[in-house]
Amino acid sequence: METADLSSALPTIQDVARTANVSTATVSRALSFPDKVSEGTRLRVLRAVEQTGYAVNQIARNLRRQTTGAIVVLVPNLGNQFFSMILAGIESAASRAGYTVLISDTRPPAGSQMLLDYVRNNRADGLISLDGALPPHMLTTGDEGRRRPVLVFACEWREGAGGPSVRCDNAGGAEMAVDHLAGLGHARIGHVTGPVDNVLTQARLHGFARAMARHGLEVRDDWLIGGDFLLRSGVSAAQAWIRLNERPSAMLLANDEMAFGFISELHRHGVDTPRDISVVGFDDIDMAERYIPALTTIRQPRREIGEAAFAAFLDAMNGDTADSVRTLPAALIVRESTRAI
Amino acid sequence: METADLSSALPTIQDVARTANVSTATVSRALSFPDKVSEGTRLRVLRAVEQTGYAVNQIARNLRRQTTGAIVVLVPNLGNQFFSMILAGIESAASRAGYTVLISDTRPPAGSQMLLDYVRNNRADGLISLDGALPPHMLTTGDEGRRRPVLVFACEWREGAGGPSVRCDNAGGAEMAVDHLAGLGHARIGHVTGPVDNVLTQARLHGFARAMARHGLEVRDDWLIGGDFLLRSGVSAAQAWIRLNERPSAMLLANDEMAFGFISELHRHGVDTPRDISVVGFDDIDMAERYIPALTTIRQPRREIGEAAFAAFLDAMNGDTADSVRTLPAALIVRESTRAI
DNA sequence: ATGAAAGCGCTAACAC
DNA sequence: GTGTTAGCGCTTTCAT
Repeated sequence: METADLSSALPTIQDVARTANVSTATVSRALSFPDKVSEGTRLRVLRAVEQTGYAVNQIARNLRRQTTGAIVVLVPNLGNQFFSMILAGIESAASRAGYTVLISDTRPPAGSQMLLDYVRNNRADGLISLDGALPPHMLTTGDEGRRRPVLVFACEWREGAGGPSVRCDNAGGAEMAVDHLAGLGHARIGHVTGPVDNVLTQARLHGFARAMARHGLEVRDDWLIGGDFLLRSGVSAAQAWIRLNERPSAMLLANDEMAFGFISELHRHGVDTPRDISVVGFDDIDMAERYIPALTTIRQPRREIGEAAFAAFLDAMNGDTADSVRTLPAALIVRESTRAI
Repeated sequence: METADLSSALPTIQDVARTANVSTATVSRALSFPDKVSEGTRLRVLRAVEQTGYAVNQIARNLRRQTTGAIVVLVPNLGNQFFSMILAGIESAASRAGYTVLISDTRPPAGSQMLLDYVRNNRADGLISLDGALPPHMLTTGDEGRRRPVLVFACEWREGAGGPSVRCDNAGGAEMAVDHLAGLGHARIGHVTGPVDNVLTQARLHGFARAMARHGLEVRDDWLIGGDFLLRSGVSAAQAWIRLNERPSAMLLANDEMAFGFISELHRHGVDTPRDISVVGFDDIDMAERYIPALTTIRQPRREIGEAAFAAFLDAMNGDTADSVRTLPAALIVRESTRAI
């Protein structure tokens, strides 16, 4: 009964082997491939594992197997609730497949660098990026024959980067928003965009412009206000809106967070939504339903995007080289922040 | 120039050694302890590293060093923006110290299990839990002589668990809220709590009761409404409030999210905040300033909590066994959701 | 200042 | 079905 293990060292496979009176190889097999070992041996090993309190040292296993069972997810902004829902989807699919999900915020100071090293060092098998603006060196073919890690883009992507990618129909979503507004009788419609270099900005702007054209409405430059997806840029956009000589009667904001900042700042200046202006957001984060007024918005199938992203990751791991782009449908959710003119 | 590496294998320290015409030991030293190696050798090694595109294989290094430079953070709910700010604090302190931060949501389905295994398997040096309700087996002295991993609690904690811990003054914060409300002339004050088994619930309730007593006000059982920190439980609380025969004129909600749900649902029933009721939240997440009405709340020093938590982790790693409890001050932020009766 | 060599804990051929 | 053995890539004595 005395295992003479009074040290603080963890038990190793050796300890188990000794206790069970078998070789380390057998212990390894008993744990990884139970059927490749006789009933009796298996039981003896399992008991020895109990006794010693053994747990596989994954580091050693990974060093040997050259695989990790871990996946890194790069998130542009953990503070945005939208992303946490995507994560939930990824995590549920990943845990079903026995994968561990490592999450990292790509904003400074940590930036993505350390987690990228994780992948480079084989501490993770690949990554899913929710950030389309990855440092370019991640996307090179790999210096000098190095294997390129599995990289899946979700939500955002990188133009021309190839590889698997999952997203919602951003242009289509923006079109729905405009259709809704136009249907309500709005003819003067503006748009607060995301950062200029963001792919979502371009996709949503494109859908916006296309729908406007379809309705014979003019896209005015001064009604296109630059934002950055953060609350405070919605505030700035409201200030810009107020300074306008001719004002749009309806605005599409490129995400919900900005919409909240926008509505809030207008409110402080006595401009009421939806009485004085109709506002549409994008994402449908939880708060959208509970803002005052409740926000009309474009819903992204967040959970599905997450799950599809992980599925794409698995495919890629299994050598499916296909540069598959999955586009999931967006949906218009009508609430109180929009009304007929 | 031709390194004959057309395979997909990553360059190893061997490749660098060969290229630089030194031993692997020297490469290792040149990289880890530059001054233990001659100028010329160092340069040669560095050049070889460039040429080969070598990066240390952390797995192998960890196996050898028996340490990882990674830390796991357990988050009860990534969807709550409050936690992402704590994370920002942890990450900035951690990256300064060369640590990688691994984040995991403790909610099902992934649960905390897989990441806990991370620690058990020496894939991470320890963990910071923002969740006080950890599975008990994490807190045992460790089966059979196994070393107990470093565990720091931040925000939440576990009663009687010992170990380092960082939090804000929850009771004091709740007291401030009551003082504010009482100062505004409110005598009928209710409280929407967190989950019954949560330590924050108890701490804040305690502060609430203490301040009420100080002001000679009655804590009525039917004015204590149970919540769970989620938006929708604020909605339920509002419905409960509406059903009350005698209603409080002011409510303290145990966090901001619930406050939003509460105000929103009251609004739908024609009850205006702050005209008909004053509401105070807790946390001061970004949205608090931009809700309509802007939310009076108790601010937690989120970034400091995160940074202090990592500092406590480092201390513990260095053997400072002290069961230190750091309590950071909370602050009342007065906005529009409260007003004199 | 540098090299040789012994592992860290595990797994996968390959024998038997 | 089980054991032997040779590493995975790195660091670190111990020599020189």
